[in-house]
Amino acid sequence: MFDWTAMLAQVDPRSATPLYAQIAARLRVAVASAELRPGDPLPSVRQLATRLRINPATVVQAYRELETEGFAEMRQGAGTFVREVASDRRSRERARQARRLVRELIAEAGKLGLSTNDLLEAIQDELGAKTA
Amino acid sequence: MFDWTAMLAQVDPRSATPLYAQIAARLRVAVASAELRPGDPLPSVRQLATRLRINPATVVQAYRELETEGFAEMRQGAGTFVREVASDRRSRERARQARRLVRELIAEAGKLGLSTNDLLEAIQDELGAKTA
DNA sequence: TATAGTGTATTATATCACTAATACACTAGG
DNA sequence: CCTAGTGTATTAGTGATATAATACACTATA
Repeated sequence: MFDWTAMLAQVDPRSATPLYAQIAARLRVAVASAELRPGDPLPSVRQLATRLRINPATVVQAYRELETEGFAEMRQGAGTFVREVASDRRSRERARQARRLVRELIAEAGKLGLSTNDLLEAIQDELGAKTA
Repeated sequence: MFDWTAMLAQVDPRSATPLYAQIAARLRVAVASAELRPGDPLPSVRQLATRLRINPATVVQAYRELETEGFAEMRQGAGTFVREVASDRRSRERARQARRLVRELIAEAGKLGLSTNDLLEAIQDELGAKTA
């Protein structure tokens, strides 16, 4: 199950991150962590929009992003549903994708002139990792 | 000293982050890491705009942001100069920027459905940090 | 003191992301 | 079949960003 009520408190219109991105991010994680299972219906575009007091089109944008990424499927006239994810292929690519992101992090830090140590300390703060 | 030539290659108009923000971020860290020292002149608004092939107003916006934050001082008729910044604040600024990058990393990882552990392993590979 | 080089200010235009509003098209269930 | 409830599509408003064109005010220095 998924606690839709809790989501209401989490989505913040004043945040710098777009509403649609906040919604998509939350649901993406919900799918990844099996809070939402394949075949589960997402709330209708209008339902969620009404609950969040935002525009339906914004919810559509969130759902469309999830569909593009393969997390959900929008069926006209029926609704939007959680999709079965090809977990085999995804898990095989995880390490590779993670390394790519970390390399980008290092590149960005380099552009800004941040030292490796600056990064490691930030990682420790944000990810709670003990670094040596 | 500061390698202004290298900065030309780093500022990217196609990036999602605004040009003025890219410029300000780079110079902010340059001050924070003492690449640029108090009293050092920044390039004139027109000079930097010409070199970066962008509009002078965009450079002004970057400089003004730096001035608001206390990293630089704009003197009409004279130029823009690096301001004296306390060392503890410089280190705090580096930490702040590093945390910002790490948060972006985490957000991107979330989009891809990567776990914290996936990230930590990649960090260990790429940065040689021992993670627990 | 001339003047070239600074920052300052204003107005206008264009583009893009985000959100909104409002019709339209389809599907499922009675 | 019908209709309430879906997603779809189009158009528009808003704000941030960037560019552009000018004019102005100040400073350093030859």
